[in-house]
Amino acid sequence: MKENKKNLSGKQLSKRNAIIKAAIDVFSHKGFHKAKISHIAKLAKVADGTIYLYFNNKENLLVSAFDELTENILNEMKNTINYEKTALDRLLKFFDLHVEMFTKQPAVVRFLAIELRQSPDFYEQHPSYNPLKEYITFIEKLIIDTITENSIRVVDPKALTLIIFGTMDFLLAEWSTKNQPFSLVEMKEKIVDIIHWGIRKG
Amino acid sequence: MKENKKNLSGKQLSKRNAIIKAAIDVFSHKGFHKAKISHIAKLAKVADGTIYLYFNNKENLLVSAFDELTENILNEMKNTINYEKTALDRLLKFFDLHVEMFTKQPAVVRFLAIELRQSPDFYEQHPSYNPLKEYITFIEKLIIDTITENSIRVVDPKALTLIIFGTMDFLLAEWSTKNQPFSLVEMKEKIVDIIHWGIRKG
Amino acid sequence: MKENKKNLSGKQLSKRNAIIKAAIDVFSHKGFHKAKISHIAKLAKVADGTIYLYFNNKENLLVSAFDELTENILNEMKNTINYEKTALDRLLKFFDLHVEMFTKQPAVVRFLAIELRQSPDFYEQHPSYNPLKEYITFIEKLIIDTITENSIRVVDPKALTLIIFGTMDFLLAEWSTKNQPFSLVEMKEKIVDIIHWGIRKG
Amino acid sequence: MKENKKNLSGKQLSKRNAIIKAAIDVFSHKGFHKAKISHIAKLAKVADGTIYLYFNNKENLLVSAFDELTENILNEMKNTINYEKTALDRLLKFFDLHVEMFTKQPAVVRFLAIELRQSPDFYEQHPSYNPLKEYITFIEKLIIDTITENSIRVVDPKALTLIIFGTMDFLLAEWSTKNQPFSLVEMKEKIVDIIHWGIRKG
DNA sequence: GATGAATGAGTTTTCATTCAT
DNA sequence: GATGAATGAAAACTCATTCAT
Repeated sequence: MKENKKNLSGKQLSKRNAIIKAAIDVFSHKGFHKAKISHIAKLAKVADGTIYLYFNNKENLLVSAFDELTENILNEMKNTINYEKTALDRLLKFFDLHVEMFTKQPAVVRFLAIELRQSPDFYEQHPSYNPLKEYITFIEKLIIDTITENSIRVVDPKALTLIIFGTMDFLLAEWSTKNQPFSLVEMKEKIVDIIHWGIRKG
Repeated sequence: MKENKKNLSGKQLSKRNAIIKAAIDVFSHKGFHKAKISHIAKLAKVADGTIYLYFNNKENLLVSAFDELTENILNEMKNTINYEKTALDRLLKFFDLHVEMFTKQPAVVRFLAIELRQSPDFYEQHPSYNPLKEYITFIEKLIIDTITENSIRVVDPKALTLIIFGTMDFLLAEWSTKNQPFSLVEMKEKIVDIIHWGIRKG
Repeated sequence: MKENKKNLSGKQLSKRNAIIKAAIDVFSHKGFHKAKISHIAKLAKVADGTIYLYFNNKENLLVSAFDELTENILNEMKNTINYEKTALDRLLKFFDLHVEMFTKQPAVVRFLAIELRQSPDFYEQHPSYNPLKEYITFIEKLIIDTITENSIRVVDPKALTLIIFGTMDFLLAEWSTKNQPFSLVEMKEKIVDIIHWGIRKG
Repeated sequence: MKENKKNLSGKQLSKRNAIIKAAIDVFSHKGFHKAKISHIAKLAKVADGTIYLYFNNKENLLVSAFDELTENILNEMKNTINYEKTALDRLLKFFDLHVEMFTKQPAVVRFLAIELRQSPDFYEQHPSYNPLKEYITFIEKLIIDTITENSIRVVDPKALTLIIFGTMDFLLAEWSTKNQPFSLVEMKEKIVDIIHWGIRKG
């Protein structure tokens, strides 16, 4: 049951989802170490022990929450940007969506911004754990498409990915930890302007 | 005595520095919560209790270490870039130095990457905690100078700061947590090329 | 229903027996406290809750299993030794059978060895719990018969019982916990020789 | 500190001894699993955490207590029986002392009788753990001496050891768990009579 | 001032038992 | 009657912090 969520009944699945949702909420406010299982259980309206029917331990709950969250977000984004015709539009739309989605769900942005940075020891012990890999891979693919369709000049896709993701990530972290000190949408547009200018065709 | 390091004798000062150095080392490897005071004490070759003669508590040690670290780094950088003649050169040099310095001191880059992101609760409990504030302010000032000297087009300094710092931060994080998967210097130059292009005069 | 197994249908009885059998197996490997109800249930191929339809709680399951086990063993032994003509032969045969039976069922000897020794608190809470009482009483009766028929000299039956049972118990415990470090049958015969010599007619 | 008690100061040593004493007391009354560390700590008048300065964990505390107890008892016995002239007298004296010592310290006999029987899994995981090994080896040596000095007939020393230790062990277990249902000293003499008779020279 | 032994609050996790289906 | 998901009480253990030496 813990290894696979496919075998769960509808009722169990909704219970599992309630736990994941509560976990994201608590982890994002408290951080992993200060988050208490009993707090998550209370929010999810289950007993403490119930969490252990669905997840092996606290760390596994964090990882599962992270994985499902990024998977869901990415799927939703992919669906939305497909309405754009050119690869460049899709890339720009992706930037918009990233900011928009996280504006609507502040807990989520906190969760991703804070918990992304685990201790180096954590990464050494879990070499395969790469929560944002798909997300970043997807950005890179968008960039390659944009170059291929000749909308922007030829740049190193990895370098551009680092700029785009790093900037978005830091933008949202600053905005949320400093209590929204600037207009997120305006700032985003100024950033896009600079980056876009940096990659436009000569 | 704990609030102020000015009254300390030479011997005490070197003890305090040993503790800070050990703290950065341990925090950067373990993260704040998994770091043990006893481990820091052992590395600094002092007794556990001695740490509490210099710092109020573990959190205070983290904040102090962070502050002194960024202050030192910043001072060193300021000295070095002053040899550059134009503001633009100083900005570009700053980027170079940031990457170079952290390549030489991997623990430091880890430390910044980890400790930069505390939980919202942490920020609420430490309203004055504003890590990197001076660092970021300095970047912003460099940018304003560069615009003023007319070396680049007029962009929002805050926006460009977010791009520069966010990208540098993520670049170093990816490079260190993924075990140096690319040449740091080459990647840096590709990134600088894109950003520079994005802000060059039309 | 829990107190009495007489009202059970055939199907229920076989389910109850499966639980008892599984309980002996698990208790004998894990000891009482480390044995899990869920493990016993799995072995018996019933649901965890089903066990509570037949037994009040874990402790009651232990006591019931113990009682039935010794009862069954004792009945079987009584039947077998009745073929012996003299009381002395029956006593000697009993010793043989004890060793033989437990060689064939190692789980059972472990079970007896472990469960025989509960903590004083356990005995205080279960004043009626007197494991092996019938078994030991039976040995004592055999001894009395043997004295009565004048096959051995007059000794205190209780004392001889302690020797016989204590020796058998420790012999089997040493043999099983130390991984059969000696030939059980040969050792048994050497022991019988000594004890027999100690009680033979002067 | 945990590996070696030789480096401890006098004060620490007395604290360690207080913990061991309290542990024997609590383990012997409650058994290992129902014994609470907090209870042992309270009895020893130390904080819960202090126990972990001297022992790695609960199991290690049990093993340490067991080892030191048997070592102390054995040493005391060796000293005392050395006043006896013949090996046979030493063997008989040993039997006396065993019963006498445990009569004076009921908690100790409960501890040895109950905790000796760990679960088979415990022995599998700790193959080297053989708490009574020295004790039993010593009995065997006494027996060999007795045979050598020609005081008793030639019997298998291992077989006689099993009889002597098994009987003593069970005698004391019955006596203590059944609330002293007979005179221990009288029963002991009846037992010695039988065993002695069984091994006397023909 | 420096030490490090001692403290004890705090939290994850297990598992016997229950009860809705 | 049978099931097994859910419950929640209970306890070992850790580690920041204190304070007697």
